[in-house]
Amino acid sequence: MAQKKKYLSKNQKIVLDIIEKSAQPMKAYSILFNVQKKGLKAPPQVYRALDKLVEIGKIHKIESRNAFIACRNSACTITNATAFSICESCEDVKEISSSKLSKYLSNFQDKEGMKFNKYNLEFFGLCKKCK
Amino acid sequence: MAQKKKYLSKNQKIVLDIIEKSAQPMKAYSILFNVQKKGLKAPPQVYRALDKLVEIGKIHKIESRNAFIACRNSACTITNATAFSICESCEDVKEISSSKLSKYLSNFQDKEGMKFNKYNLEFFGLCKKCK
DNA sequence: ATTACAATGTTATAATATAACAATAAAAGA
DNA sequence: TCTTTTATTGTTATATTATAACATTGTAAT
Ligand SMILES: [Zn+2]
Ligand SMILES: [Zn+2]
Ligand SMILES: [Zn+2]
Ligand SMILES: [Zn+2]
Repeated sequence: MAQKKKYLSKNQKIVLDIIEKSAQPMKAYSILFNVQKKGLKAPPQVYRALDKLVEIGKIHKIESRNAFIACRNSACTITNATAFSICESCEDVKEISSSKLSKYLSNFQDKEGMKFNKYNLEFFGLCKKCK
Repeated sequence: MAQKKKYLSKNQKIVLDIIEKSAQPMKAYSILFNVQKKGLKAPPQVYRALDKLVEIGKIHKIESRNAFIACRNSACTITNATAFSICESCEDVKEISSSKLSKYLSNFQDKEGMKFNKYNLEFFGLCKKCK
């Protein structure tokens, strides 16, 4: 299982480090710009690290923004089940960790009775500051 | 309000038409290719129509796939609240219309008590056929 | 040591999306 | 009507996001 991976490679560490230092999601080419001083010069080096970090749950992709955010929710590194709130004004993004929500969604069945253990939910609105 | 719009423009009709004829989500450049015989020659013509159609709820964007699907759920043309199931094997996508789910998510509050009336939820798994 | 697999470095290119501007068409107000 | 405003169109160019392909190097197990 991908989640069992213990050690990150050099490039994976560099990329994770910069994403973790950012309070907000970072775009791939912004990451690239920021890691060029550390020797990662080309897009594939960044995208490969991003792919792996997403795979092992260290970061998540905010699909509606094409951006990447560090995971702050230990539970979801195992589940592939993610939820975020996104402010449409200041673009502030927060990961939602609600066991009630994740239970509800993991147990949700569609009309054919199908269940899904993997999902991504993005909520949109205005954050406190912007309201 | 955008939802009150009654008539679509020529390009909007052309683009909607082709998306509605497709059982599955279509990518923008695939749409472009398909409408070139009808005179839409450049990406902005397609993207403008897509933007408007998304805005008025006639189509939805599947964010994780960068693709567009026609809305089959009259309720969500008003709500900006969408949910889909996506088969990770055959890429079959279905819009989920569950008033229970939409009520649950519209009433969901985050830790600061914030509510969101707009959201997008993408479930992933294997469809009946692929399981 | 040999073998397998993961990660790296590199160049080029594919795929997705928007900026900018001139021209037309449609809708609304006088 | 006519005139003003707004939405839509056509067009060229370019920005942004992401992957293909291939040679090389590092790592870990046998
Ligand atoms: Zn997480
Ligand atoms: Zn905000
Ligand atoms: Zn819909
Ligand atoms: Zn399937």
